[in-house]
Amino acid sequence: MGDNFSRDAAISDPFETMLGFQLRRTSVAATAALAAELDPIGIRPSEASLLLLIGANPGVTQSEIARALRAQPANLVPLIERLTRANALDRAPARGRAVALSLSADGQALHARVREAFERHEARIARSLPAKRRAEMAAILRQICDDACCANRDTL
Amino acid sequence: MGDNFSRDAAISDPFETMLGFQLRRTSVAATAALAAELDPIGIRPSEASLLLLIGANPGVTQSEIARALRAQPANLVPLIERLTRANALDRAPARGRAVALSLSADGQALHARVREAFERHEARIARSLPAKRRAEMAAILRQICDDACCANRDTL
DNA sequence: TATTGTTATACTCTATAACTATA
DNA sequence: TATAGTTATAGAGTATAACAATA
Repeated sequence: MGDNFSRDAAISDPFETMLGFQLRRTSVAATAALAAELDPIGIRPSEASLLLLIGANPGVTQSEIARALRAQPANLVPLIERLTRANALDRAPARGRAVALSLSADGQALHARVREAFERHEARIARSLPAKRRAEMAAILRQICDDACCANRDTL
Repeated sequence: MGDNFSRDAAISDPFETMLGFQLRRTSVAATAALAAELDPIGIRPSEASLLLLIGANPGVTQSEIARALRAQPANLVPLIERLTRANALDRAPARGRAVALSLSADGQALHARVREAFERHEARIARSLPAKRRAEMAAILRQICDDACCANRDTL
């Protein structure tokens, strides 16, 4: 550092104004930060999201979760298995083959810790954003997501 | 559809205002849409980004690329190998072990098609965003990314 | 027969450690 | 010895097809 030649800061960045690229890069960095925040709790981002969703919707079933998270049902299986093995979930029979999921006592304790981790994480993400802008930003992201999802549906 | 009961739209969404979650979900959807856009060209998003960067910076080296894209140098190897196998790249010796990469004639043709695909993709992403807001949005995302990256560095 | 859950599998992207090659 | 590149490998997340179980 300190010399004024042979820096590669001179590289031109074709992605500077590309929303798609910035979106992906930012999402990767944010997910890594969340994973680091959750690491001491022994839970991964995908499992933590599942836990938050079940905590907010006691009695929810796997197919409802899949629709809410826009995840493939098949991919929920190992996540639920891990949470079950941590004694975080209660299962109750529901209609058909469905199982109503809710948090056990252990699960609620875990849920509280996960919520705190998410709050710290959100605070760090949002710190460069005026408080008034945050809801607006989230709404824009949802809109972009829906647009992109429609595009993906057209592909099928 | 059409009945007014037993919908699961009643599920409460704890992620509605969480920027981190919306960021990730949107990024996943956008990346899938980009992949679909690039599919007819026979190139994947990561390879396409590499191609755009080399096109914008003829003579760039792998380590410069890695810093610019915030990628691990090791992960560039298979991408460059695929582009090389498609005759898209010219290699010229540079200082030390470094190799200066630039686009071959085939690479420039591919580059043109990839740019068009990215433009269509960006247009779709940005269509729900007033034109004036786009640069601002990209800047906010870069800022959030830098904040999150700092957090990740603290972890090490 | 439609819905729910599950198994198996593959693909993309990212991360790390350990190695080689070059100045 | 520092920098550039490479190999091998592991992990997280996502996607699909095919299957079993239940009403």
